[in-house]
Amino acid sequence: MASRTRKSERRTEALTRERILEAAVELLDATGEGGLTFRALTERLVTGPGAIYWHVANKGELLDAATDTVVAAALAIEPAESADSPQGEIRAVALGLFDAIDEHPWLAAQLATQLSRSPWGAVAPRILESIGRQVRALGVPEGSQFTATSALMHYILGAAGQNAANGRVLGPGVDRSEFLDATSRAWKELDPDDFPFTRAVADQMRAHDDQAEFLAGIDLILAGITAVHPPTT
Amino acid sequence: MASRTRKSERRTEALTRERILEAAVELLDATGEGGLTFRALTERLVTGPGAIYWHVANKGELLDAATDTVVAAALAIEPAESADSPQGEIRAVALGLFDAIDEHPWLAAQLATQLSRSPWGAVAPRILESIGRQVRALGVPEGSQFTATSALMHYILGAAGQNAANGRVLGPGVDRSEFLDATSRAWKELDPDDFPFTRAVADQMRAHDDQAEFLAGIDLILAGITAVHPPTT
DNA sequence: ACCTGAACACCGTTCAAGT
DNA sequence: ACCTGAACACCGTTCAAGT
Repeated sequence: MASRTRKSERRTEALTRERILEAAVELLDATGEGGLTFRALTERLVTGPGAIYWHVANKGELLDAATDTVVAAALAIEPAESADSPQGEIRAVALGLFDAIDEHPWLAAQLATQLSRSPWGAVAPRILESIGRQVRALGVPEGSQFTATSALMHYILGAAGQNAANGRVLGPGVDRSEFLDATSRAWKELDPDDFPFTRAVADQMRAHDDQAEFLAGIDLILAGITAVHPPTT
Repeated sequence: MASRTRKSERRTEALTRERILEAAVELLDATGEGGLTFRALTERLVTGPGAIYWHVANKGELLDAATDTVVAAALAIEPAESADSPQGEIRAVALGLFDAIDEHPWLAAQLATQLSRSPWGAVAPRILESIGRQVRALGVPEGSQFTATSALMHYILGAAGQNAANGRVLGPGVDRSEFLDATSRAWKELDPDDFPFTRAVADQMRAHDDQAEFLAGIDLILAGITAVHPPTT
């Protein structure tokens, strides 16, 4: 009982909103959407639920804040390969979000929920801003900048959301090509009358590379923007 | 007690998976995501939870099936203005999904959740098929059909998801222009250094029309497809 | 001002028992 | 084969009480 002076490591270094958010993100990353509970959170933070409610209004706010934090971090990353063209910058922003959703798969569903709850809340302006600056640099006339930027943002959110799953479906046992194979086979067994197209592209889907496909979509939209708003060289 | 022959209207007409799905969709439409509980469902169907579990594996399957039903119905609608061009058909398909999400706002988040759980489950092939046929008709070379179709699908899911909120945020008291006004004002008060673009487009966002904006995005992607894969006239 | 922790209402799911 | 309904484990949230 003499060596009690040290106590057992650090315990409380005061509970802050930041520490709570940090723990929430860790919990979400480790255990998925269902893993974030107030019980798990109190255990990890060594407190009671009341303490958390002192810093955070409710679970919804907690999720929103966690989402915002992660998105902000993803957009803050300066692309290593400093793309010099606006197109390159847009690709970099898109890939940043793509990777963030890949690292934090819960982001996909959470972004959708949040955007559909408060469409222009905190997250949307962040993404809009990152892309919009480049759209402007592309020479898109002022009156069309919002439309072009929104289109890119919506594509990114839709595509990244679905692609996030690829990293998640593949549990410990399943590997990627095995999964794609199975899906491809399933598509080929669809009703020929109802699903001729899907059957026909089953092989393309099997061979596809998530990130390359994602960027090809970005490039398609960029090509559309350039076609509709040709740069006044 | 003599007039008991009639009984009190219909009571049980046997519980089927279809009746359960129907009730689930009604409940979701009426009370939102949080409103679908097994208690509410048993009350509406006048049974116990066990009866529902006999027809449905669990709540997740119930939600997936409800989503699939609604999406299938939305895609089955033949556009009244029978668009003759592939572009017109694609716009019609897109608008069908847009409207479905508008009518069933819970669809947005549910689609995202479902797609991020099983990316190529039941819903994705349906959408892929509807759009893909038209992409093919557009003359896109075979090797690029999957990419072009996916891009359209992802944009639609992303955009419709966010736009769904507009119909939902507006409760009884709030009207649309009031809401856009408030958002627009909020954007103009963002930090000028961090959000120059968002501040600049605040007025465009305020004046924008959801459906027109949505279709403008579709057209942008269609323009991109045409630019990258010019029709071999 | 910040934290504790028992208590409450509610949820998804199970399962022995009925028909 | 299909349904009943009590029971279980778990969840978000509250709040009187402490410091």
